[in-house]
Amino acid sequence: MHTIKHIAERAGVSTATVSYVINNSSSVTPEVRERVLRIVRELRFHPNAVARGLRTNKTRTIGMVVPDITNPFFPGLIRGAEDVLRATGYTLIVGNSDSDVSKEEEYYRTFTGRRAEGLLLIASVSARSPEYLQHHDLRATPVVFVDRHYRDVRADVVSADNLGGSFQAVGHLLNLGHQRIAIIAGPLQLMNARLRLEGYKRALASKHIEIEDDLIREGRYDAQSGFEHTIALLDLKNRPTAVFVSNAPMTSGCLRAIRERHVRCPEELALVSFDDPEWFGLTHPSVSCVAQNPYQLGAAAAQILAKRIAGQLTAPPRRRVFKTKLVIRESSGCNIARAH
Amino acid sequence: MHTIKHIAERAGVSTATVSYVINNSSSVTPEVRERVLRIVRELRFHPNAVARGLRTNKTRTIGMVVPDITNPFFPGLIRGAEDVLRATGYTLIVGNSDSDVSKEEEYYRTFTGRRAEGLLLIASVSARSPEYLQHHDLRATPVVFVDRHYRDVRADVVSADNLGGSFQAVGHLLNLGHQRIAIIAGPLQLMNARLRLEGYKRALASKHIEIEDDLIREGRYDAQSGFEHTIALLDLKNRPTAVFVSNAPMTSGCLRAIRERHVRCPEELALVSFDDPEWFGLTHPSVSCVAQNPYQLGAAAAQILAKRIAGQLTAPPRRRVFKTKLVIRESSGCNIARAH
DNA sequence: ATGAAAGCGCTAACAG
DNA sequence: CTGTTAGCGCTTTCAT
Repeated sequence: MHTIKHIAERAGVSTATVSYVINNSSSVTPEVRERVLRIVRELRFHPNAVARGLRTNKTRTIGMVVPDITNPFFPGLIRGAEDVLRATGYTLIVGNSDSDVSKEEEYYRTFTGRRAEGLLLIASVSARSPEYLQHHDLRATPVVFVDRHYRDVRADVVSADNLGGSFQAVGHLLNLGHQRIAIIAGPLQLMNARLRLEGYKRALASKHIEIEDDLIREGRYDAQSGFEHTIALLDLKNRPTAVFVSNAPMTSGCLRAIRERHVRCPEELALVSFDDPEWFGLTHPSVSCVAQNPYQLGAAAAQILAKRIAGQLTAPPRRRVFKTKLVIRESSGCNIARAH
Repeated sequence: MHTIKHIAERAGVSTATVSYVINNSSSVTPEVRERVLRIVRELRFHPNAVARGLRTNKTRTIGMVVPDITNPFFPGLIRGAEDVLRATGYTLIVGNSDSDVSKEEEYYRTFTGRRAEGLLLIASVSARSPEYLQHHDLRATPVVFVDRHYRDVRADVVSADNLGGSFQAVGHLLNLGHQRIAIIAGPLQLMNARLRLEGYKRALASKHIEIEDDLIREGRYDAQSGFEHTIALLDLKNRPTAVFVSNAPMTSGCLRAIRERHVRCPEELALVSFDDPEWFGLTHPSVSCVAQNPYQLGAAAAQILAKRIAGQLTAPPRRRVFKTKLVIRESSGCNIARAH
């Protein structure tokens, strides 16, 4: 592997000059410049980013912690962030926390140890930020939370309108005449799960419908818990006529339960989900849902982070909330969808 | 941000001693050791991995280029690789190439510039390796190909049995009595797409069925091309009675076409797919397929790469092929599945 | 057992 | 316009 020194020797100039040329950081005579560049090409020289990072204290690296890349919501987020960061010259490093704070911290250490210039975080727990973050210097290394945040950290937040979205979803079921509507919520220590539950409650309250504890189930945002809670709901003496499921993996479990129990959907149990993976249009019945745009969220978060790092954004951190969209398909039993 | 120097001053020792302590690289008196560690904790010192990387020439970084993290096959691969690499102390950096060689090269440059110690590559084009790889020093920075490889690069390859898998899939359709079986293949410059096509051809040949060019369609591995080619097949005067679709996104497009055209599946058109995303069990009809285990592939590739880097594996590179599994559901129209 | 010092590859004053 | 030089934070010989 060649160094700037080899190039300098072959070109008969100093290492400084080579540096000037490859960085365009100082004017250099055209002839010298050409000579240097020729050698650079001949030797296929590519500057050592590690040395550069040490010297300039700019690693052009962003760290991102997501719960689990295997859940199709997150790749969209990552892609959005990656695409804007790449265009800005940054490299994105991603780690999976499995929503486990200790893994989250582990990746935090890895990223800060590598002197990432900024962090994109999807929080694991909501109650309060973990110890490690309380010692984090937000001005030295800006943080933008995506999708889920810690309320006590004064950092930018980008998310979909979780509360409004679930209000929309449950409102849709209410408009169709349902009175006994259940919710399979996410883990309630997660901010977005709480907000989705709150939207559910407010929608019911808006129609003066009493909240029944039996109809509120706390899942783990995975398929298995979606399956189990659906079974539990179907086993209730006084079954709900509709259910709002808080994310896509739980909906996959819910559909499996509906199949296994031979329950007719939407006739016996109507279903609306949060999130809109591609396959929601292909199931039987196809799944009505409230869609958020993960790519957009990731891109927006990256944009804000890049500006914070560049010092182009010095205003106090704020929350940016993106509208959700109600997508009506078959599972909610809406006439409009049936008409198709 | 503190440095080893700060720690040394406060502890009244030299920077060398601090280094010995945090690396356990030389014996240090217990008292001194404790004093240093106390300061390290008090100041929350975390060594600068960039400086360390420059000095030791070990960055503990692996670069991985995948086509598109948004295709659910790849997150599994990444997760498998990440989990084993993390356990080995490596950090994984991932980039999306969109199967575009120039983006692939861009990430290659980024990763080598950052002095990644090894590379996990999912090749974009098969015919011949791109220019940049031909100048790559495989001994300096080992490469393991996953899923798709370049035939002219002497590196390890980990993949599912693409040929055998599609032979299995098409064989299943043949056993069900189908004679006119179409294939929606992937881009034929990709190694795995070719192998899957080859498996199709051999399966037909094994039953002495003639290959019809009309029934071989080359898609782009995305939903849209799966949709278009299905429509084209349905528009044939002499329709196939079954189709083998080479990956999951194209199958999603295929199902959409089947719905829109109100074709009964499997009665009018039986379907078997390659890959097995979770939602294949939830569609109508549920999708029969040949499953590969992406997590396993990623983990195996990472294992091999780690050994190559550590110098524990010096045997000539070899191909490791993992068995696929036929998963019979409704779309193939098999009696066994119907019986459920 | 510990410290002095060199140096990884690069950038950035500063001088000329 | 170009070269000299210091030094980013760390590891690692080599002394002591």
